[in-house]
Amino acid sequence: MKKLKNNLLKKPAEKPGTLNKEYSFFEDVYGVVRQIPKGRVTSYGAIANYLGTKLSARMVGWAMNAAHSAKLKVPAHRVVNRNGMLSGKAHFATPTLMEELLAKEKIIVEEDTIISFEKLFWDPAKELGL
DNA sequence: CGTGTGACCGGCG
DNA sequence: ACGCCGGCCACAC
Repeated sequence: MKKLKNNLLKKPAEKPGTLNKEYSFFEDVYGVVRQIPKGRVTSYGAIANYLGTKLSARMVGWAMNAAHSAKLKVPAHRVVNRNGMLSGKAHFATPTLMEELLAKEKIIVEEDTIISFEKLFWDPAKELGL
């Protein structure tokens, strides 16, 4: 249980009203997603929950939508919905890319759904500590 | 500054 | 079991 969490979680909060373009809610999401261990997966809701906005898992999805714009690569393929379905695969370069990336990590996908999703599930709030 | 929308989630008919 | 609807937050127009 490493306590390397807070390195990426500091809130922008520099100045109220001064929005930092370099930093945003997206960066928070990316920070968490990048910490997902290889071969593990998590859900939008789990990330949202970890960031404190659990009722707004949609925002996480929105962030992933812009993940391709992130400077650093974001392993968006490790993020699925709570059913373990590859809901975002359509947003990858190719329809099969997400599944292939997961396959490289020994994650088996069938019918757009991750097998043994519950076992592979990685909860940031639990693993990183809340 | 108002409105729409989204790779979600959970509840209710 | 299945489908619809509302909510929540940030961002683009």
